[in-house]
Amino acid sequence: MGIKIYNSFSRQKEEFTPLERGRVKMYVCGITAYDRCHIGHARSAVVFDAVVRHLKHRGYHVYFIRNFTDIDDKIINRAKKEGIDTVTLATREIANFYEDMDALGVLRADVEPKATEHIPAIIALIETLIAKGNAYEADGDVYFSVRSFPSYGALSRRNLDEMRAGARVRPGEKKRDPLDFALWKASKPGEPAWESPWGPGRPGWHIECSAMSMKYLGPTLDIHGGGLDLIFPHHENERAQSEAATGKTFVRYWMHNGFVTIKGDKMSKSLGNFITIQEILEEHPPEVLRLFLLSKHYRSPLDYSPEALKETTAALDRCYNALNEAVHLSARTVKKHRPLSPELQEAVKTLKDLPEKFDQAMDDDFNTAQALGHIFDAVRALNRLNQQASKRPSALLSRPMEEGCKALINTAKVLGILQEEPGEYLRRRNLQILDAAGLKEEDILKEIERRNQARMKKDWEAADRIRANLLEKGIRLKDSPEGTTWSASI
RNA sequence: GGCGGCGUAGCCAAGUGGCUAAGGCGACGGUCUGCAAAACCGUUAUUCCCCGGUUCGAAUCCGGGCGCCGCCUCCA
Repeated sequence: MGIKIYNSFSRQKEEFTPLERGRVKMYVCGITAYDRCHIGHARSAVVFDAVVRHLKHRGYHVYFIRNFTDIDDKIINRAKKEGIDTVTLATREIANFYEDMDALGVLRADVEPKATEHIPAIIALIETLIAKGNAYEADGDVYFSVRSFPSYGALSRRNLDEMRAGARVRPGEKKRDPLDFALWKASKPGEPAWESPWGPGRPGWHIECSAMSMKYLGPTLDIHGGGLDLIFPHHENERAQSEAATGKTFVRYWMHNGFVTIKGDKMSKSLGNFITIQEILEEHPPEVLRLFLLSKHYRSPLDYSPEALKETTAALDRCYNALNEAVHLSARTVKKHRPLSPELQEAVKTLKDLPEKFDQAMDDDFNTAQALGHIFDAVRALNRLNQQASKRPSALLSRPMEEGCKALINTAKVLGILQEEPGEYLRRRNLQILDAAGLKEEDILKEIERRNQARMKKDWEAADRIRANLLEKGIRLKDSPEGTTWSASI
């Protein structure tokens, strides 16, 4: 069985077959560079990153484009407010975007085009649309004529007549039909402008994506992705422009990710209820955010709360603890060759079966939630081996443990988690929490030393008091034959 | 008003006609431990918002309610 993708256009899961065998042409709408990215942007980026990773893992050569909108009204307004020019603003926010995305481990796209660097291609596309009678010029603006494209509304399931009933031409607009949208906007004095056959102006929002995607991928893309809120008007308009210009199918599989909500409401700039990626990463390892974003199916809404992130942290810690234990235990030299019990053989099998089960889940419309279920099953299996290795060591355990770790890490790579060295991850995470709580490691180590001296004297009361005091600060102690270790929890 | 989505355990969340309704967090009991922690084992939904219907069989399909959310203006 191959990969199935839910196509927003048909509203069905479809068998995925790219236009060219083994090659996937993919385009995802990137950000408008005017402000820091919030978790909603992170979701879109991480979800499609997982899609790209899985397609590659399944052997496809993926040619992936993700654009930057670096000129539009929001950028102009924000730049004006800050007293800087639009180029400075967009450049700064693109740098911020990379800072966030690199931290999250989101792979770079093959091409990351900017609208302002593709003005000639945009102008050429608009000229084609005018020549074909799908667009018209009015006083330096150019509009796309919605009624010239019969299947307008097909993607977002909108009825033109019903929409027309509520629509109005706003003062200052020179549209023939209220639903027509701008391909080119004449610039007002002082605004950034490019020369065009219709006078100085700038591209409309939607046309850039059509021009850039077709420039790099040709008239027909396999996959076009973006947030659910882009279906209308952005993707509807992209589709109309592109297909009107080429007469060919623009996109074969439309994919849209659901929103991040907060207390049930959509997280958005306009509502002001957003949390930036930067804010999250100050307090959490990047993989925690990734795991959180992939813990629910990509098309469903995902509700953010600090508690939810805390749960995710606990879950990821569990994985890293298992790996860390396994790494240490499997490195020990053991002479005894105890045979593995049926239960342990079952655990070995669970680890062995992980890659296949994981891939099956991912093949089914990138069901990351189900795929994670298999990861956690494998983690439990690994812990079983760990437990045996620590209590009743056997030389026969080392290999299954090493291979189990490898399977787990390789499999999780598609989701971009479990990619850090386990010991390092745990140590860094603990120190991050410690730092946030204003504590110092050396103080904790001193307390541990003091407690161990009490323990040597079997003064359990004193020892337990020290441990309880630390626990109040979120520091948990763990005694083992190798000594006492600490971990911090939020 | 038009279009669309969702409602599964204390919380989060897979599953969309037929094996024991995945998994995570939490809680409780057990093993281990000086006691803990971590880990493992077990318990935590005889039932999937409610009411009808189709079917040999429904959480899953259909009809009707109730509740929540989104898009229809910029938004990932």
